[in-house]
Amino acid sequence: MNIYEVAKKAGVSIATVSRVINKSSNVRPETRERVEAALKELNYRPNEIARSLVANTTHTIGVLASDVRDSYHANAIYILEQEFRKKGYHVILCNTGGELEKKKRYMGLLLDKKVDGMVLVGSVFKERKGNSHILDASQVVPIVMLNSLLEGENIYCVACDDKAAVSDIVQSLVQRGHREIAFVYDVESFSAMAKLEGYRFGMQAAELPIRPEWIIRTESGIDGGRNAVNIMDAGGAACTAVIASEDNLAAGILKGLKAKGKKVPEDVAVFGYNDSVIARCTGPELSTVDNKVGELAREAAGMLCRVLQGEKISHSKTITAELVFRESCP
Amino acid sequence: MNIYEVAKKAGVSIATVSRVINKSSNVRPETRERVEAALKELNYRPNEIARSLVANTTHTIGVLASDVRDSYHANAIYILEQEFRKKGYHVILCNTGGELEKKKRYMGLLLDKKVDGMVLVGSVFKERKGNSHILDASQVVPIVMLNSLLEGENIYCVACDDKAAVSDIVQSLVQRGHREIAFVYDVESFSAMAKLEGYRFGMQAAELPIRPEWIIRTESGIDGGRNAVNIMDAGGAACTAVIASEDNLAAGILKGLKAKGKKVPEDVAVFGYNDSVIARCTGPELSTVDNKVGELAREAAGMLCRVLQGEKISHSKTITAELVFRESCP
DNA sequence: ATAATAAATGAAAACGCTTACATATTTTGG
DNA sequence: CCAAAATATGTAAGCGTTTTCATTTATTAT
Repeated sequence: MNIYEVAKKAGVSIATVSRVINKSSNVRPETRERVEAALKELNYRPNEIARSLVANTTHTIGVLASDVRDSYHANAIYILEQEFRKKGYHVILCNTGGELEKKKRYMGLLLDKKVDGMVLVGSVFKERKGNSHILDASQVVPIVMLNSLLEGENIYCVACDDKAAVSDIVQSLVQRGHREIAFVYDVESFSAMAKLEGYRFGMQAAELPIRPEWIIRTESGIDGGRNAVNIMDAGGAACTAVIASEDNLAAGILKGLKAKGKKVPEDVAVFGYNDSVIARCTGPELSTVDNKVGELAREAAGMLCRVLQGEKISHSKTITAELVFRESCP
Repeated sequence: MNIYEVAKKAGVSIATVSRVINKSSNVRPETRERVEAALKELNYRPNEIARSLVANTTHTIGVLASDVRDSYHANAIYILEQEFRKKGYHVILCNTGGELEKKKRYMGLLLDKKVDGMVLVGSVFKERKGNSHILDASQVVPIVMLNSLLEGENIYCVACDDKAAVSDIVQSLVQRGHREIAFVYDVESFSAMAKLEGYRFGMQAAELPIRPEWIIRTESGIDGGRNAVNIMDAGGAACTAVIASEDNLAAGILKGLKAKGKKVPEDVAVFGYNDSVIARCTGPELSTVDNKVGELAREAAGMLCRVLQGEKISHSKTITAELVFRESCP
């Protein structure tokens, strides 16, 4: 079933069929009807691959994320897919597992497949000079970075101000009388590093000392959080508040503290990050940061679509996060 | 940059270049080297769209899920993407939001884009005769159903035995002395209905009466769970154990019971489903069902790949779930 | 009615590749 | 050393569209 069969049935040339399909002008109403009848009768649908070949555009966007299972990424991807779909784009999903090599390979494959653009969800690692593949790819298609920053002619960034958010958390904690505040993170992502900066900035702004034992790197997930408590304890780093770079971590910290007989928030206040569903599941419920991932994703998709339509737009946009106070730090 | 330029640079015809690229035989080593040098020098990469057009295969799989944000779906999609990727397939993600119309439209678009196959993650609604679009699509490409069942020549199903799992939960609860057991679910998905059947079956097997007030349909998510507790209370349906069709719901039920001053598991035992990360975040931690979504997804991807390679395989595969006992029903 | 103009249609090239078939070259056996 | 067989290479068609350009048909003005 191709355009030739439709043309034959309608008694016209394939050019005319194509014109009808693409609602191009200069087709006699009578002819149009005949073609449309044939179209319907044969239940014809154009082959998008062939169209892509000639149009040199696939209406497909590559989305790279390190792991969909993470609720932050899942939220981002959901909205991205939804928004792109609305504008007629398909989404090819790539889970990079945070591995640079995989990411490079995937980006190459996506270019081979002629995606019209890419969205990278929080993937740049700060201070590492491993971003040449992104710059290379941006020579071919526009790229939007979601929650990480990279300068480039054809690169657009939309990020949440994580630094400010964590700095605000510190300030709130100080207002509540806390002076010994720890910061726990897992991977050294761009955004985790921004949060760490925010922690440092906030502590300095409050003229509080920062003890190295208060800055703890641990594994990801609940177990990582639980472990962080052990590390703190072993390091003798007493503190009255803990900020985690992620809700999962915070949930683990809650467990860890409970195991040590510490009460939250009475003995230790805990702050998470992401405002994921987890934050409302824990007991006590987690105070956390709504980092507006939906808004970010919507903005990212919008930016890419606008760029693809030839619009000139600003290269970066920052969104302000919002602190959400719940039981773990009321 | 296309195959002609490579051919010119290497001083051969495009056919020879194509043969080198595709590692086809009958190329003189000397020629091959010359072509490979040109390939490298020009940094040539074949246009996959053009290849797809002639080969009539895109190495792309469409994956439809109602909502990636749901951890069950996220897990499924993660593994699906990973497994397909290993075999050289890309994944186009479609979030249907559980809407039939959307699903139909997406399936059409995927066929237009010439995907090689599709995976539908838990989407068939039982008893509703709205599955003709799936049967239609299966005339064109093989379809794998993840956690729902549908018969068809070119349709393959891999599902977890949800009925047995819930029936097992009931049995475990009965062994622990429970006789008044409620079942809470949200959407009327295929799998939720299987669970409900399992509940009924388990109760009957234990020769316990089933009161209609014990079967509660509520909204999705934590709030739905909390609300279910109110509904039960209002209905005067006292019970000593609650089985939820989903961990989120169970988490809400925990909250609801706490609000009513009931202790878990002392006053009421609670069982979730999915063994999502949530189940380990709540306090008390949730007893739940590990329904092996990873295994399911791996199997689904494997089946589809085998079918695409022309293998004849069995049309359905069932995996047995495993009960996970934690604090909410020790 | 006819020339000039506008509108409708079709033929063919192009997109970038693979592949069947034809042709040229090398290798082998007698 | 030559014919036959095997191997290497090239030519051209084809995948299913869109689109340019030429041609045909309809419309308008004179």
